[in-house]
Amino acid sequence: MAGRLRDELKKRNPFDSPEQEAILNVARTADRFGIAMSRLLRDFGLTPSQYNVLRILRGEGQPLPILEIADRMITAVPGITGLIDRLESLELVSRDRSVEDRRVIFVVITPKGSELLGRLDEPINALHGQLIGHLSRPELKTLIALLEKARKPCDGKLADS
Amino acid sequence: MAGRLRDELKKRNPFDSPEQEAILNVARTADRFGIAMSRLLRDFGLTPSQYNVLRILRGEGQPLPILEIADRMITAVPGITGLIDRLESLELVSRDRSVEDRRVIFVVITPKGSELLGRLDEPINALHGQLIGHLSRPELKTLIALLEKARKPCDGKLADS
DNA sequence: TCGATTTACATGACGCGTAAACTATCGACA
DNA sequence: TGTCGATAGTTTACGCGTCATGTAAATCGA
Repeated sequence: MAGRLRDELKKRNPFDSPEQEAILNVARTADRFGIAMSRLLRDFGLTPSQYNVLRILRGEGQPLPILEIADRMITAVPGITGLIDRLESLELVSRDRSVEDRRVIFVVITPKGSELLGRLDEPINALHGQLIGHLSRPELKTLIALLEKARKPCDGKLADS
Repeated sequence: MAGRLRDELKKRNPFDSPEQEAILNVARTADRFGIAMSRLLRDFGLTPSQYNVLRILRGEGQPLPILEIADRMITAVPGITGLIDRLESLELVSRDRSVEDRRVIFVVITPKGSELLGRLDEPINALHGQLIGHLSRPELKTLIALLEKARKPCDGKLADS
């Protein structure tokens, strides 16, 4: 037990370790970016989660089961219900029960939803540029590679639980 | 697949831009790390926000006004009240109204809170190592530098709004 | 000294993430 | 047929972030 050693090293200065510093930086950066995205989306009456769902549906181009949507987001199963509820009440998506398996409920993006997404593409792209446009292409590539490498153990680990 | 639809989808393949890919990677990585942290903290009866408050209080080493705490977190002003409420009911912090300015409420970490934090240091450090211990020191340094650079415009920008 | 503004928090409502328990449906097996 | 277990979604309950308001105390101008 190296408890005594740690007692002497107890100087918790700026950061305990480079690992901690990196993790806190990831969290902080994600928060900043998230805040900026939220503000933009709010002007269009959407929350980030709602936007996320619409993006997934557009990307797929066809109806998706609700749990499939939940899978592609970070959100757990129960939360997806209310999310789809609100999107449905906004008439941006619609539910459609499967005929083959009546347990399955497909979700489709409506024309209104697609139109809203279309209006968002430009501003979102502009915001992305504004947020990290000051990084060079090589820097972006390095950042992306490091983040993917950092996340690799997690990606595998979440599958089993 | 209608031709019209393909026109619409044409420009949005895997990612619209490296900027978008980087931003999504930051968000995704932060989510993964956050989930891991949440699970660990839950075993100790804490939420990430609560842990954050305790860390801030320990780092400061003396009573802090509530708004000062909110400032150091990402959380907005209104939410901090209930957060402190719960921590207080757990007897991990205590409120202390200022005598000079009776509007100000100081928050202090209790011995029980400090003790809980102390028990968390080891597991948290271990988790950090587990999460990104597979990155080399130079890689960590690069990642930290890139994230700080990426965030720089945001850090300045949040002040004004 | 009086009134208006500002500051420091609290409150209430809503959206969302998460765990736990429930309903409904499907498939398999007796 | 009937039951049993797995699967798809929902409901419920709680913590938390955020906005809009409200309240009490300090401060500033007239």
